[in-house]
Amino acid sequence: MPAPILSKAEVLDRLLDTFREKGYEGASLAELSAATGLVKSSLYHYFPGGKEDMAEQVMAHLDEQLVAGVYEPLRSAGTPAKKLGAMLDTIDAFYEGGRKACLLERMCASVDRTRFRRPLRRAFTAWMEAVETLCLEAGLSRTVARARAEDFVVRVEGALIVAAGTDDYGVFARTIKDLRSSVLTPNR
Amino acid sequence: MPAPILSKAEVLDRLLDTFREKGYEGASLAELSAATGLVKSSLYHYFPGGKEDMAEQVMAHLDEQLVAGVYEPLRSAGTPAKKLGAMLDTIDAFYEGGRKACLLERMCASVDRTRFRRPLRRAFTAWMEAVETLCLEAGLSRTVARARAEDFVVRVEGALIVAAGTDDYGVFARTIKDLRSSVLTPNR
DNA sequence: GTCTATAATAGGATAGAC
DNA sequence: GTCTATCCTATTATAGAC
Repeated sequence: MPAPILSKAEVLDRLLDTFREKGYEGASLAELSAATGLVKSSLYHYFPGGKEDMAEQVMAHLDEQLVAGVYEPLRSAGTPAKKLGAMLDTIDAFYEGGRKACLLERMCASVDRTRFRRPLRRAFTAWMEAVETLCLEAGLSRTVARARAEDFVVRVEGALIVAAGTDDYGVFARTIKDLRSSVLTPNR
Repeated sequence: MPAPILSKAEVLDRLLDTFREKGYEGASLAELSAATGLVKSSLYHYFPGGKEDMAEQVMAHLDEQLVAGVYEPLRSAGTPAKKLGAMLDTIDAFYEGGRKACLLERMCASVDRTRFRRPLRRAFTAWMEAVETLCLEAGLSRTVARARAEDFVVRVEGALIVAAGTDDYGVFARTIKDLRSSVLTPNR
């Protein structure tokens, strides 16, 4: 039997990129096939459940990456300010300064969003909880920390939309910059 | 020749609703047909350019509604605070407290977004300009007014995404409430 | 202006060879 | 694990009657 062309993780990376660029409905099997270099039936070997299966596994894959690359680092040593800065750098890089869309947003916008409800909810709440924990660590009250975390995710997501809609990626940069200085501030 | 079943405006209203619920690729002609009560070929009578034509006309239709229902009222008499309140009420109603998506966001997420680039950019900037004008009227500096307007749209769009993703429409309510009190504040 | 009927294509999915 | 070949259905779109 032929050797694998790409590792499963690499396949998931490429699918992730295609889904967040084209959206769930917009990404056809032909495009997903082209993105991975695997023909359709090879994709069905990795993903017996078809496109839906791909989307679910891609979301789980993203979740793993976020845990390792974002949430875990936030729990490590370091001042809250430093960790916030690092997180924003990671976010900025992941979205390429606002040029790349958010997979979660694209999945929310899917016709089958009810099918992805659980992983979506999980991903958003995990993100907000991570920011909330950071705010608590910085000495903010639970109420304020929760509000800041929610606003944090709201603004990142909103900035991605407005940046894409206006073709002005400065919106994203300005939002990140503002978050950098405002999220942990005792009173704003 | 048979009388029209629906006026063009009513047809556009129904298409708008379908597009913002299902997204551009997610809305099939069959669904658009069901939503309007017109069979496919009747839709082609109104929209010779097919689905793409529908999307373009729907965006223009929304633009007209926004001008008449949102931007014009902002130019009328009344204190900036009152007009901001009225605008937020309109927004809250239009999005049904965060339960309905934004057409612009759905179009940004479309594969053919480059094709809708111009109307999208126009819609977002018109919205931001309206808020900016209101901020100026309230005595804010041009720089601050611009930043507030941008942040306003960013947060509304972001709140819609997070609300849909977490199935928690409180996010939208909280965002609107916060905007109500913060947008025109001299310093925050 | 609305309809029925149909064409043409693209989409998702499967069977089975190697 | 990857491929070629194929199937079926949904989708967009058109022709032409009334």
